Amino acid sequence: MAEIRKFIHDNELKVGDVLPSESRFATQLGISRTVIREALRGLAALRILEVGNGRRARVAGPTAEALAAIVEHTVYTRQLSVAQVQDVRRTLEMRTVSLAALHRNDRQALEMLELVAGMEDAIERDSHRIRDLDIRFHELIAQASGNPIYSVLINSFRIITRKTWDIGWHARGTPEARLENIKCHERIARAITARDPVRAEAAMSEHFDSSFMVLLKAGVN
Amino acid sequence: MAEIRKFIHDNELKVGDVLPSESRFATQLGISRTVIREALRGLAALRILEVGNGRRARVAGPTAEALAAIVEHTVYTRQLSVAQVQDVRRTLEMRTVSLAALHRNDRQALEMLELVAGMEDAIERDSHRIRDLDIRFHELIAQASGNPIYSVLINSFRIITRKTWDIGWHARGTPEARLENIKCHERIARAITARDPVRAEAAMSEHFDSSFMVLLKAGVN
DNA sequence: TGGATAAACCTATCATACAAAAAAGCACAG
DNA sequence: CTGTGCTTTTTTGTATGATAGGTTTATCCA
Repeated sequence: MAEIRKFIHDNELKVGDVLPSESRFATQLGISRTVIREALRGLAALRILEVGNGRRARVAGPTAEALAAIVEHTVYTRQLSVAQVQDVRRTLEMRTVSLAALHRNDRQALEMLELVAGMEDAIERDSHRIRDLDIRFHELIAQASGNPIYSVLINSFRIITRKTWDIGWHARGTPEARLENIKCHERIARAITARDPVRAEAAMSEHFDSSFMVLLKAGVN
Repeated sequence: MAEIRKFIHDNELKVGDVLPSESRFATQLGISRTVIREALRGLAALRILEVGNGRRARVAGPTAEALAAIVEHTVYTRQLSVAQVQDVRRTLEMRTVSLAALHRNDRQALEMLELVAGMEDAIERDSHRIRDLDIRFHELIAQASGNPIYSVLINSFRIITRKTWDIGWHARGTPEARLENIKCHERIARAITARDPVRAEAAMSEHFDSSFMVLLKAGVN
């Protein structure tokens, strides 16, 4: 694995660039195809490479899935609580919302407001659609921060906490509670649009506090 | 890989527990040993499993190395700056130092103060020793936070920024600048010992500001 | 020139074999 | 009964060869 990573760096391969075939690599390094394959598999598990039947291995762009697997395993082995996972998410998103307010472009601000409008539109009708819009909303904030590391980290945590989203939504039993949740998203979007990091952080803080209280009442540990 | 992870969860395996042998897994799932091996390799790359010649695969505890590889690849492919990596580190450590001030136990507080004393002792003599103590210092803060996710995240970032540590240290040319850096650590340690999260955050903020300025002057992009 | 077809290439999986390391079993002395 | 050292067994690591199935490239013809 180290040899392959060295090869990528030495040849300055970019995302999408192809690597030599397994056979060529094997003969070049003087080892069997078996060993190369397992190394490629390892790098593919880390999403550093992308492999597929018939096609040569390619350099992959960063994705959240590998990270999610690691964090999920950490949560599993250490028996961590939802609150501990949410704490990390909160820490990361409090920063990204602030950065987003400073670095957002007009297209991103527009999409945030559209997403909120879409959520209001789908209220009491399609919880799955709201969930997708919610996920996209937070992902967009991370993107707007301008630091891709946050995107990867936050998306990985979102994969883990996906299960608790439904609990949170259904625990907000009344239409008023659900609308209030969406209004909270709107405040975040407006603060980012207004390039006001302080207000954005305050709204995001409120959002996480609310979610935490809801999950607590729902008995999620 | 999904099947193996399912096996771990279904049988509630803990860290250190052994999995069935490759052959048994293969016959049980009706596939060849090759496929099982590559799946095990993938999970080993994520540090979810630990494999070794002659010994059966074991469930591994969370380590930072796999995460570091992912983040390093993200930095490489997106050509991110040191400032962007430091921003994430700062975000995480500002939270852990606050949590550490609230959750630390006496042994941890004592070790922090001892580490600072050790750094003062080694000043102008052994930069490698100071680096090790520095790394241990930040690791200890993450541990004292009580949330293992922070430990894993922060350690992985430390692996990546290890190269810039030496630059930062040597850029602090005068003994005064170096002592001031150590004194900053001392302020952090004392604030944590005093269970004062606000002061701890302030000291940590100062620490990161100082490091950022030093790296900036040293021309690190 | 464009598109269909064939060839070459490559990965996915399987089976088998053997080396190397670890684990388990076992005999034996104390 | 216990611990120690040796032997056997188990298990993983690596290599090789083969086949199926997918992708890319080359070729040919209208």
